Amino acid sequence: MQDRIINCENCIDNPKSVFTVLTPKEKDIIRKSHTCSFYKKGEIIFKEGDKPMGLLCLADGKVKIFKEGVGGREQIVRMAKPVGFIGYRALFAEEHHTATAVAIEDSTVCQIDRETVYRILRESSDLSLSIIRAFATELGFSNNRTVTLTQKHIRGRLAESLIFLKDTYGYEEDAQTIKIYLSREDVANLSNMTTSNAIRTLSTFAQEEVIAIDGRKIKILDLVKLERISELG
Amino acid sequence: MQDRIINCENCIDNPKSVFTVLTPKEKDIIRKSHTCSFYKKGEIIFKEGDKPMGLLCLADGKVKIFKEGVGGREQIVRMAKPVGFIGYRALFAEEHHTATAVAIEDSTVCQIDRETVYRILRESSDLSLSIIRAFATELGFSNNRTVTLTQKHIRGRLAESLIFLKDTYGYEEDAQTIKIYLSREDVANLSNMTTSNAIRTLSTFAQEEVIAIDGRKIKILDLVKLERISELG
DNA sequence: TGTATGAAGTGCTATATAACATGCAAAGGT
DNA sequence: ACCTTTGCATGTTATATAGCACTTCATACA
Repeated sequence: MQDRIINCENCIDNPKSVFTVLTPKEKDIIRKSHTCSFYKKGEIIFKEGDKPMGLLCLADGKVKIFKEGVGGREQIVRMAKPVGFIGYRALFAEEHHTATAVAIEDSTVCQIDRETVYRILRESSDLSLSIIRAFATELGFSNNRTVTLTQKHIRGRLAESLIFLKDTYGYEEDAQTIKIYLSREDVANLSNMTTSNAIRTLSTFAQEEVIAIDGRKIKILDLVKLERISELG
Repeated sequence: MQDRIINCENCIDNPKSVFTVLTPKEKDIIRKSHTCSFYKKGEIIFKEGDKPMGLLCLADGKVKIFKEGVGGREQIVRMAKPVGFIGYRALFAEEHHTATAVAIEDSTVCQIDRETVYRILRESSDLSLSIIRAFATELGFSNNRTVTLTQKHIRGRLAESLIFLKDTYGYEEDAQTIKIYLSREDVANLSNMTTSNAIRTLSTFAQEEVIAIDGRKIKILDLVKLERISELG
């Protein structure tokens, strides 16, 4: 991690950010008390057990958040995109981190210190409500995944993951290629399966012409079919 | 469901309630705009797809919240105890309910209407922060369960569920019997396994003298051993 | 050019667990 | 006291998927 001074207006002024509800005054307070850091692809942003020092906002890049389970097996619980928070769960629960965050691409992360966050939260009920809504949505997602990952069969789980990645990161210019390049291992860790099974099932999907694969590049050829596979379980 | 007029001070004044952070004035507002309902064991409080009409608080009784998965298979995502909220996720996410709530015992539920909830939230940053903290904790729990239910083996999953039930509802006076009486089916739906496997594995635990079973009554004889089974996966 | 390294892909086997069938006991209503 | 229903228990069978061993391929590096 390098502590570059980056002008990270992106987190604060981006219309997608929850900070849009803030007054210019409140935004200024944040602007004064935040630091930015740069992480190269593969670098750890925080680790399970670390104490959260502030609110992290992903200004640019892509980040996976995963938990280590039985025998060190990774389960990806969230994929972050700009502009979005990371590590905020532990901060607000007043716990140490219960998951690890790793940059999948080169990423810029800015941090607003704990005290400033709470100070703004006490002043802005709008921001509080936004965060409550964000948490409620995220919790719904997590509950959904619990059911999906435990009940759907391998094909259903993989199909759902591909749709999830498409929904989260969107398409490249060709309107087919999913705009994220994960290793087969990461795809497996996202879908609760072994790497072998991820490889095998991706190949099957490609044979069935539901998707096309070219290394880490995944094109969705038939979204309707993929959705059907996902729903069937 | 019967619409009795019950004096449901319990939700508001109970020291365990998040409402303790409110001023007497704010508590009065809630007192004036809430209604109480009584549900018999087995009755549905809300269903997947229903629109949340307010904030529900379980004043007395026990409630399971579950999602329907592949082939109508239930997955219990939460067990509520007094005094705690139910159905608040959908309310704050501004979605329809994504899970169903059923009373496991005769239960009293009071409802504070939507507008009042938001009115108080806008005034009380303390309450907002409490709710943010509650959500963050709940999300941590959910993420944890995702990993547990997908990665642990049957014995580990069941052991963890039993410990979870003990932690949530506590013991009877004998300091051994878990203070909730679930059907084998509910135990299975909590632990992501079939009813047969729940029965089988409970019997095995009883043979190993980790627990003792007498119908729906479950005694934890050796908590340390149970925790070890849970950790091993 | 040769070597090393890591990821992608394939086939086989072992196993955990779901699904099914059946029997028994207890609870609850008439 | 009877019948009916519901829950609990157990054994057998079928199947999905994890685990392992191995090959192929691409890229990096000396």
